[in-house]
This record gives sequence, structure tokens and C-alpha cells, in this order.
Amino acid sequence: MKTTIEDVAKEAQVSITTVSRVLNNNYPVKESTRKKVEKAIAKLNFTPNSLARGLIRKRTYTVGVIVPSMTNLFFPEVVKGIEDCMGQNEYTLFLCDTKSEPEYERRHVERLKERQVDGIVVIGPMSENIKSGFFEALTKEVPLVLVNGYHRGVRCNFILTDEEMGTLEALEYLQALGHRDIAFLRGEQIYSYDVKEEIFTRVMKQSNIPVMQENILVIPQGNSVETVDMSRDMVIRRLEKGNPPTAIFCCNDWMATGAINAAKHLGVRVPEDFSIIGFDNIVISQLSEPKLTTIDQTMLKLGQGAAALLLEVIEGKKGEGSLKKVILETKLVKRNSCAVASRTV
Amino acid sequence: MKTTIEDVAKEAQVSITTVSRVLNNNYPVKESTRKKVEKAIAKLNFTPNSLARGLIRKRTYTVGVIVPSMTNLFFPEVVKGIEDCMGQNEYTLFLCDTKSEPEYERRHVERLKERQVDGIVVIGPMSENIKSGFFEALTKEVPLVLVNGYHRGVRCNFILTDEEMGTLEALEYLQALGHRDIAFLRGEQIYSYDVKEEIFTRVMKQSNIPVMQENILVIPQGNSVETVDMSRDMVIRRLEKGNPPTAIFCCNDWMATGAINAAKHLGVRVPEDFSIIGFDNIVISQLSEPKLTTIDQTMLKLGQGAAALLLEVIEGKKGEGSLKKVILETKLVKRNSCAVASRTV
DNA sequence: TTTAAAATAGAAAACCTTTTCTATAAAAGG
DNA sequence: CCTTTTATAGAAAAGGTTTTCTATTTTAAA
Repeated sequence: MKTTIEDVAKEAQVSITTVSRVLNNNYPVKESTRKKVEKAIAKLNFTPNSLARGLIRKRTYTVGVIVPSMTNLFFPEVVKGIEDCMGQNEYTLFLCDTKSEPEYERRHVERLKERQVDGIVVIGPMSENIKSGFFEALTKEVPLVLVNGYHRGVRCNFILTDEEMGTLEALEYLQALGHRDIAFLRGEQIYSYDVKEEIFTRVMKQSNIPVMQENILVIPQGNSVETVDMSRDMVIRRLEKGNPPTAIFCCNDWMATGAINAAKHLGVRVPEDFSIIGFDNIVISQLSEPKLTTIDQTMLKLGQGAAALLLEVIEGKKGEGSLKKVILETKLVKRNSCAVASRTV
Repeated sequence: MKTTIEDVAKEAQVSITTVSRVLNNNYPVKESTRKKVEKAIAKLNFTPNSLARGLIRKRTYTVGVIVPSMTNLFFPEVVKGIEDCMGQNEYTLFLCDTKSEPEYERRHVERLKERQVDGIVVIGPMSENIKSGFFEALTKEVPLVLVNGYHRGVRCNFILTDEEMGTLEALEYLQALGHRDIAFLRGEQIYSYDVKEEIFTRVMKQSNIPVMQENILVIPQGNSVETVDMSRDMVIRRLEKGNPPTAIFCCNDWMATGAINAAKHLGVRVPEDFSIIGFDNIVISQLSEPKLTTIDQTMLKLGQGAAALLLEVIEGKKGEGSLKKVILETKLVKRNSCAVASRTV
């Protein structure tokens, strides 16, 4: 049987009230009795039961973190950021993996509510659940922060990276290097890719460069390795066709890695013959030869920011009305995969 | 104010006992009243409070997972395995990151006990805490499983990959390809590296190959990227010295990636001139050109196995006495970084 | 000294469930 | 028609804390 506060009280010959007080240190206790209690606690190796505590305090010091996948490398880093910040504030994290299923996402939210978490952060929320108003409704029930949940006009707290600016920065960098024929590599469906493509077409239009349909490369959904391999094949095919681009913008670093492999396969030199720019700056961008030039999303900061935001929402329950939004700057990280254009059309 | 079981009872005009019964479906309830209750639950959007439930049931359906780091790629995969298995059994995970600090590890354990978790799995437990008997003592308090906690004769439940066999398999493979001059690349301190080195020296001895001290390469501790870069530099230096080896065994895939980059830097062809074998089979082993030949640890299975084991321990509290050990087979994954030796001494 | 104030400690209610035990109503057996 | 089972439902205790309110002791003020 586990030792309870009552056992401690008996051992120390005081009331449970007093034990509670030395435990929480929120009410004066005579030094001598405090000593007695502390000795009893140590002797019995007592650990307070936080279920009971949470029940009465209506505060559990737990938060739920919902991620689409743990094996994507992007997400664990955000989680780490959250853990860093939350851990310092004595919170513990519930981790929930949705496998990118909207259904699981909802179920996990349900479980977290049962567990009386003080707040929830959802990383890369499923757009289905955003659109259906699920999260807007949830916002009224429990402190909630959405990370990279890109949807205009959603009435939730959120934090996101300014991918539009990031994309712009990348494209301008390529143009400054003299590139005109730039390919765009993306995956299907994901909203963030849509945003980037929008920027891409806009930039091209503004520069009076007709955007050729064959320069918009779209690969199917898949896991990390599949993404790399599909990107590789896709880029190989493009490069073998006529009018090859001199540079390529890749929507994430996995795709960029695939592009590097493609170039290597074809004997095309990077960056001399072909410039490649990635997005995210996940760890793999530093493993390739050459190391990838990319747009940094600082996932760690994204996580820390989300945590800080959530904390604000949890504490300031009064300011209910005002939703909080944070937009994080991106940063161009110049490494070795981009150079001046090898030819100009 | 949150709705409680009492509100539901009032709404449905029954006792809270009855509500509890339809909730848990563990006692017969007349169909008509069940309907009433269900309607009330739906109307009030009631979610039971699992703190109260856990308090009385002495079962929380939560387990703690302690990892040294979230950004190592190896660990999230194990965590995913655990989540898979535990999630199906209606458990939720507490995630704790120790930053490889023994102190944090202990503190997290403390917190998890407060939260009344039904069990704990520790991935890559700090050997300091193993040696001090911390985990042995803990085993008596709470269901516990150690993952890859390599220490002979420790009285804990654990699961681990058979790294000795894996190392053996790798080395025999290299020898079968005709390699005699094999280098060994490892990090400092970690026990698992010691084990591997032991096997390495044994194999060499058995083959009557004098193991040259300059073929034992040791890099300092560091994060993933640092490991890659330090490995690269270390291998470059070795390759530039006299009597370069024709192959290298790397204690993990990060190091192997560094070795590949080193070869590339020197213009040494892999695998024609230099064979490289890694360990773990984390995702990056499939991103390089050539793709890495490596020893598969199947982190996913490690996680699932750990979860299954923990579940056994949790359920079968009767069989207290018997500790459980599981040893997972490794598998040689032949990809493209190894070939027949280019020369024989 | 006597009285008022401050310091310290305890009793009991509250938090929200589950579960045991008791009570009632309906069905079955005689 | 009365008694015994069976089906169904409720009352109350229990689980381990925190917190409010009350009681006692000690100190300070008069």
C-alpha cells in the first residue's frame, strides 16, 4: 500500500493539514514541527498523489501535445522546444501521435480533456478539423495553441512561421544569384505548400518570367524516405527534359536532399551547374555534400514560443476575449548548395 | 464550471451511481434509463474526470516514457513504437526528456511517481543511475522497463537489441568481403560502444589480425551534426595517414554518414575503394549516396516490445518475482556502401 | 495582571468518481 | 395469494489531497 499524507501525519504526530502545509509551503509552520514532518516524509519516502491534488486544485500541471508523426524529425524538434519551456515550469507533457488522421486527432483531444490537462498544443493540426470548426469550439473549453495551423481567419490562438516571407526570401536570393529558370518542388495537398506555390507564381509573374507548367513538380504524399526518393526521381526526369532549370526551390529539406541525390546521379554539379534551396533547416540539411542552403524555421523556437503562448493563455484566463497570434521570422541559412546561375536564358 | 457526473444525474433524473454504470458499462441498467442517461450525457457534453477515476481505481492508464533526447532521431522512433502499442490499449504517454542528465532522469521519475503512472519505460537509461542501484530500487515500486540499458546482472525488466551479435554480423560480413584492415569508429564513454569495441578486438584477435591502435577512432561526445562532422574529420585524418584501412565499422549511422562525407571529400570512392558499415538503420542511412549498409535495430520493434513488456508487468502484478528480459535480433541491411576489399595486405 | 492580537495547529468540507451494500419492484415458484 | 428470486436503482463510503474555518497557544499591549 502506498504511503499517504495521513501516514506521514501519524508518524510526525501532527494533523494532515500541517503536513500539507509543509509540503506546499503556503502557510506558516513552526520550525520544530516542520522538521518533524520533514523527517517523517523522508523516513516514509512519501510522494504526494497529484491526482488528488489536481482534483481539488483544478490544475494538473499537465499539457497535451498532439503531433502528426514522431518520425518526421521536424516534429520532435518542436516537441523538444515545448518540453524545454514547460519542463521549467513544472509541467509534464502528454504526447499524442495522430498518424496524420483527423479522426485520431479528435480522439486524442477527447482523452486529454478527460485527463484535465491545463492546456493543449496541436502541432500541424489537420485542416479538416480546422475547417469544421472543431478547434474554434475547443478554444472555448480549454487553453489551446495551434502550431503552424495555416488558415486565415481562424479564431484560435496560434503561432506559425512566416512561410510566405521565407519563400520570398529564398526566391529573391536565387534571383539575386541570376537565376531565372527556377523549378518549384512540392508535395500534394498540404496547405503550406499551397501558400508557397502562390508566392512562387507571384514572384515569377512580377519578374515577367512565364512560369512553365513543367517547372512545377509535385510528388505524392509519403514518409521521409519516400519523399527523398520520389523527389530524386522527379528531379531527374525534369533535368533530362528540355530547358532544364538552373535552380530549384524545394518545399522542405527532404525534397532538397532528393534533389541533391538526383544531381549526383546525373553528374550535375551542385551548386556550380544547379542550385538547390531547401526549407525548414532540419538536421539532415547539414549532412549532405554539399550542405544545404535552406530557410530556417527554428523548430525549437516554434516549440518554445508555443509553450510560452500556452502559458499565457493558461494564466490569463481573464483576458478570455483576446486571441493571441505569433508569427516567427524565418532566416536564410547560406550553406553550399546555391551559386550564381551557370547560364542566363 | 465543468459539468460533472452529478449534473448528468440531475438532468437524467437518476442517481450518479446509475450514470457511472452506463459510463463504465459494468452493471446491468434498464434500456430505457440507459437511453435517458446517454441523452443527458450528449446534451451536457459531459467528459468524465479521469483524475477522480484514477484516484479511486488506483489505475490511471498513463505511462511515463523517459528519453535522453528528442532530437536524436533514434529515440522518437522508439517512442513511436511505444505509443503505437500503448495507444491501442487506451494508455496515454507522459514524455520526459532528460537531456542526458542523470539528475534530470531521477527527477522525472519522481514526477511520474507523483502522477501515479501505471508504469515507466526508460530509454537509454543513464548508466550512473543503473550502477547506483536507483533503477533496481525503483523496480520494487512501480512497473518498469529499461530499453537498451546495457548492464550485466542488473535486476530490472529490460529489452535490448543484441548489439554484440549485430557487431559480429557486421564484422563477419566485412571479412567475408575480404577486408582485413578494418577501422573502428566510436564515441566516448557510452557503454554500448564499449561492448562493440570488445567484440571488435575479439574478432580481430580470432582472425589473427593485430589490431592497430590507430585504427581505433574515438570522437568526443556531441549532438548529431557534431558527430557527423567530427567523424568526417577523424576519418579524413586516418585515411591520410599510412596504411589506410579498406573498411570501417561505425558504431552508429551518424558516424557512418561522416565517414561517407570524408571519403567524398578525399575523392575516395565508396564502396569501390573504401567500405563503410553503420549501425542502427535510422532514416538518414537511406539518404546518402550511396545508401548505407548498416545493422538494423528496428527501433519501432524495440518500442513495441518495451510496451508489450510493460503491459505484462502491469497486468501480472502477481508474478512479482520474475524479471523479464527480451533480446531483439539485429539484421544486416545490405545497401550500397560495402564491396569486396580493394586490396589485401 | 488582564486583554487584545498574532502565531500556530487541527477538524471538516470539498473535489469527482467508483464500488459496496442496501432497498425496492418485478418476476417466478409454491 | 404469499414467499422467494431476480432485476434494477440508490445511498453512502472511499480514494488522497487542499482549503476554509475554528480553536488553541503564545506574545504583545495596556
